[in-house]
Amino acid sequence: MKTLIKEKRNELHITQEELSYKLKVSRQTIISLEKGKYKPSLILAHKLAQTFGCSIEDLFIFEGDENLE
Amino acid sequence: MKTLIKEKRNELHITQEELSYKLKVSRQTIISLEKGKYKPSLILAHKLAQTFGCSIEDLFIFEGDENLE
DNA sequence: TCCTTTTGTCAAGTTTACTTTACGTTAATT
DNA sequence: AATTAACGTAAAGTAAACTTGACAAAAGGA
Repeated sequence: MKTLIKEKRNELHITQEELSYKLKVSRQTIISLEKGKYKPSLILAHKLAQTFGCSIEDLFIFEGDENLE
Repeated sequence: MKTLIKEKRNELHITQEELSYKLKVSRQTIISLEKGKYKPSLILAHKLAQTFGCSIEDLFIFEGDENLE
């Protein structure tokens, strides 16, 4: 799974700290998500998409290994 | 957060067991999700939406308490 | 009524998202 | 060169998603 969090955040010109404050998560969480260290919960994915004004499917690109069959 | 998993599953006329097999999760997971015991991971939400031929946002209804501000 | 399928409960364990703290690195500015 | 803002790493802990297994309650048809 690929994510566009970093790109979208840069488009808004906000820092990791500002984003983490807005979403009420730690800055470490933002760092880890941008680096692909782990995957966000559904709720956090939704908040991120909402912040960036896009859909969850726009923000996260699900690849083959996560598809069915 | 509300979910339409049970309704969508019934539309497809498949059992919890068939769905859990398709998604490679335990039947207990499906039960718990339908009953709202906990929220799915992003990947599982994606697989569910894919199975039902809809978007994540169509399958899960995010309510006020999960919105920003 | 009996049998089977489907749905549900309970509990204990594993994995992973997320937090917190503390410290190191990079890049821009003065 | 020194300071500061932004980004990154590492480690240890907590909370929640998910598993497994065993067993009980509904619901359906024969």
